[in-house]
Parts: sequence; structure tokens; C-alpha cells
Amino acid sequence: MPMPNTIFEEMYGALYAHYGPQNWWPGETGLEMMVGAVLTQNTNWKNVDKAIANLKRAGVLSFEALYSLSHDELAELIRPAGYYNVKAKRLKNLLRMIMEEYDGDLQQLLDDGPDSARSNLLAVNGIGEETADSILLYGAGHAIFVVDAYTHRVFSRHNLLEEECGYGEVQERFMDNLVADAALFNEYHALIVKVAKEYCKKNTSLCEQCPLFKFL
DNA sequence: CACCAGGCAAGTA
DNA sequence: TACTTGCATGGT
Repeated sequence: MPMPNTIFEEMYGALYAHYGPQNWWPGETGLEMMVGAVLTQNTNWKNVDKAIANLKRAGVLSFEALYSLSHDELAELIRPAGYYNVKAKRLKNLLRMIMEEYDGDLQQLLDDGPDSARSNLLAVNGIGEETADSILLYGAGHAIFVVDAYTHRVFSRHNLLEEECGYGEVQERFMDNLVADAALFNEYHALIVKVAKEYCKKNTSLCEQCPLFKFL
């Protein structure tokens, strides 16, 4: 079954050829991935890594331990990730939802249907569309495309999206133009982040070194 | 020094 | 509904 030959796929091919696989969230537990998804909200991954290392070192990177920690203890451990008070609350809210809706078993959330899991995630205060979809794609392996600020910036600069497109519209554009495949969506999102950090920052004008230059 | 980072919710008018 | 602001550490 050949893939439809869209510019979205061609751009993916160019990025993959240039950067290779990004291996986002490889071989981590579902819990570690989910915690990372919350901690990385508007935050550099390096800071998140420090926070996760703190949790591991303290031996609290398990559902039970995190659930039992006080707000202040949790906030202190995740401090390097920034917004530590809000993120401590958000993690607690997420754990509580899993306790109530999935019997405290994260695997049940990951095994749940994507629509049901997504609506339960979005009902949690502190979990928005990007965080929910990250968990669904990178944690549960559902073929759901994750949209972020970089995705919007790169593809609107390429005139493949209107500037005013919202999250759902951007996501729909990608999913309408790609074969639904979790492994593809996984790499594509990571590759967009990679290329944007290098060539599509807020004030960097376009340059020929960018692997996407030829698609302009 | 300014600016940014793998967002989200609450407040304001 | 459509902006704006708070949240906060750490790197460039």
C-alpha cells in the first residue's frame, strides 16, 4: 500500500534524511513518559531531565510514591523544571484522575480507546491538547499527531497553514495528509522540534542550510 | 542584559 | 468571545 505523495510526507522524508531518528521517549516507562509530558510544558527538556533525575534519585518515580508525596515534597523535587507549584498540582490532578477512572492503573489508561482516554485526559486541570496527545502518542502508541508551537510556526511559514489555525485544524491538516502511523507521527513531531530549534526560531529568517528550504 | 523553552488556566473587558 | 497575565528555572 503506497503512501499518498503529499508535501507533508516529502518534508518528513527530508527531515528524516537530514537528522535521522530522534528517539523521543525511548525505552522509558509509561509513568516516566507521562510525568515528562507535564513537566516539559513550555520548558526546555534539559530542565525536565534534571527534575526526573531528582524523582528517580529520591526513589519516588512510581505511581504509589508520587501519589503519596505531599505537594511541597513533589514541588521541591521537580523544581528545576520550572513552574514547580503549578506542575506539582497538575501531576497530582493527573494521578487522581487515573486513580478514579482507571483504578490507579496507568496501563489501563494507555490501553483505553484513544477517544475515551483523550477526553479523560482533557478533563484534568492542567492537561491541554498537546499534553494529552503526547501521552496518547508517545505513551499509548496511538496514531495521533502532536501539534506544538513549532509545528504551527514551521508550516505556516511554508504557507501550508493559515496563521490563525487552531490546534485542531493544524492536527487535522497533518492527519489528512499522512498515513495514520504512530511511528511516523512520533518521529515527525520530534523532527519538527529539531529543525525549528535550529532554523525556525522567532527571529531567524529562512536560510538555505535548512533541510526544508527547498520546500519554500 | 534580553529572550526563549516540547503549555495551560485564570483573569479581564 | 478574544486578549492578557501568571507561573519559574536554566541556558544562550
